[in-house]
Amino acid sequence: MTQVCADCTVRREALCGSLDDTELLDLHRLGRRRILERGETLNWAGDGDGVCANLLSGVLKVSACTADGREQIVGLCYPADFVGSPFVDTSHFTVSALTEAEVCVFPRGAFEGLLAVHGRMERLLLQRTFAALDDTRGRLLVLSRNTAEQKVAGFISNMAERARGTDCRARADGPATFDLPLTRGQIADVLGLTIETVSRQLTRLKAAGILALPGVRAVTVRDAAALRARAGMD
Amino acid sequence: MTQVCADCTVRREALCGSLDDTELLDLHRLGRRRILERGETLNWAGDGDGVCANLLSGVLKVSACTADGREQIVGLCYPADFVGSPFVDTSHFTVSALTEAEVCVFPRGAFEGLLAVHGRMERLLLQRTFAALDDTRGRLLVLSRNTAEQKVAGFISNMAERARGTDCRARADGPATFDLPLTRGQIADVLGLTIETVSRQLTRLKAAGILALPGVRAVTVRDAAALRARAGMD
DNA sequence: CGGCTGATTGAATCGCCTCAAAGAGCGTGG
DNA sequence: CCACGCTCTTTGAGGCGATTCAATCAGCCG
Repeated sequence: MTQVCADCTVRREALCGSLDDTELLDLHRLGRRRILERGETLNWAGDGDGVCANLLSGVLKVSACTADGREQIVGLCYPADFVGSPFVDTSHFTVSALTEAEVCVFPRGAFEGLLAVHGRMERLLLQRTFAALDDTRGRLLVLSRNTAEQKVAGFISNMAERARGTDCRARADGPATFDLPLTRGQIADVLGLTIETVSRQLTRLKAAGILALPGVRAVTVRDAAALRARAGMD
Repeated sequence: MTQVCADCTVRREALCGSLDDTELLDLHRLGRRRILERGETLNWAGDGDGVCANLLSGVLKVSACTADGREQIVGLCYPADFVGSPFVDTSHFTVSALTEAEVCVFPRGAFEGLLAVHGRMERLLLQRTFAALDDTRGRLLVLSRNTAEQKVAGFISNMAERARGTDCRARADGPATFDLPLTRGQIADVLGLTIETVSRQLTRLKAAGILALPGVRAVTVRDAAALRARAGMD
């Protein structure tokens, strides 16, 4: 009994954290673990009923496309995040893996049924959905009003902040090095820019001594305060 | 008993529609009707605990500001919509009235308590929040990837569609005239453009014979299909 | 009638995109 | 081991679209 989901790395932080061991059985019966390769898609826009899932490891993107095929990433998902749109008949967004990822997948209908039974989980999902809405609204402001420099500086600043939480080798305010889980092109798709503009802005931040780029994926923040200032975060 | 909220014009469509008459008493005890003047603010960004409300009539905007004071409208609210962010400690957005409006206001804490008791209402709110998230994500795509012409054409198209629902004098596909509840400047704030650009695009659509602008607030859609085409909606 | 707010139109600038070429990193296969 | 092809990145040159700045115009109210 207590073995159920015992090996789950995000049990505490995920939605399931609201369930006790007996309740967890319900969920466990419905869920299936699944590994996603880098680039693999979990859910296509336009699909009849999308899946619901908890992200165990890796990073996912939620994206939409214009009629002429350009992409916009409208959300990123990190471990313990909930993924999917319950109650939405045909999903408008595509969910795919930016890195290799592991998810715990539930059929949408069954998951909805579970929500009705487990009030605490529904409550937690409601809170998270409001948080996601707030986050997306904030991103709306950034995308429409910020310059390319502000967007890139803000993005790196956020990613550094997130990396500090995950990775404890960088403590306090000292220079922190971390690997971006996104390519330049994917960063461009998040920020509503082009690859070239992202690259140019990173080069500028490096030239200003604010960043170092030791590898193609690695970033070192040498001056977090200056970075935040360039992001217009003050 | 059955008199409670009997005069509410949006009783059916709003969140309260999920409650029966006895349950409604709980809500009714907590709620207060309030009239908002055009331009008046219901809730400031940064406020300790924001209010929750149902919109009875009029149009509200949800907006954010950059550090240097430029505004971005991140959402619009129409009658029967729910307004506010339960579970969010300090609200990040300002809610104000674009037109004269009437709202049914609840203290945040009390409203949260009510959600816990009335599961159907919580469920309905969850569904609406997911819908709002989807909508906001869609807007993210538009703001970051569409041209000024696509944005303006799409906006007018959407507003015309909404007006057709409210106002039945325009039937079928014939030319439909309606009043915009927003000034040019407010449209610019929704679309992430400037007043001048919005004005120029409207002039272009008028010159192309797609729109007529009989008054400063009034719009007539002469060719809905062409409008949709310019919005990149095909 | 002036004073106000909001809308329109024009001219010039600037930021980002587009197009293009070259360089870096990396796995594969000879 | 090196050559090759592939993807991703960097850098440059030029163009276009939206902004900025500025002036005029329309509607409304005191």
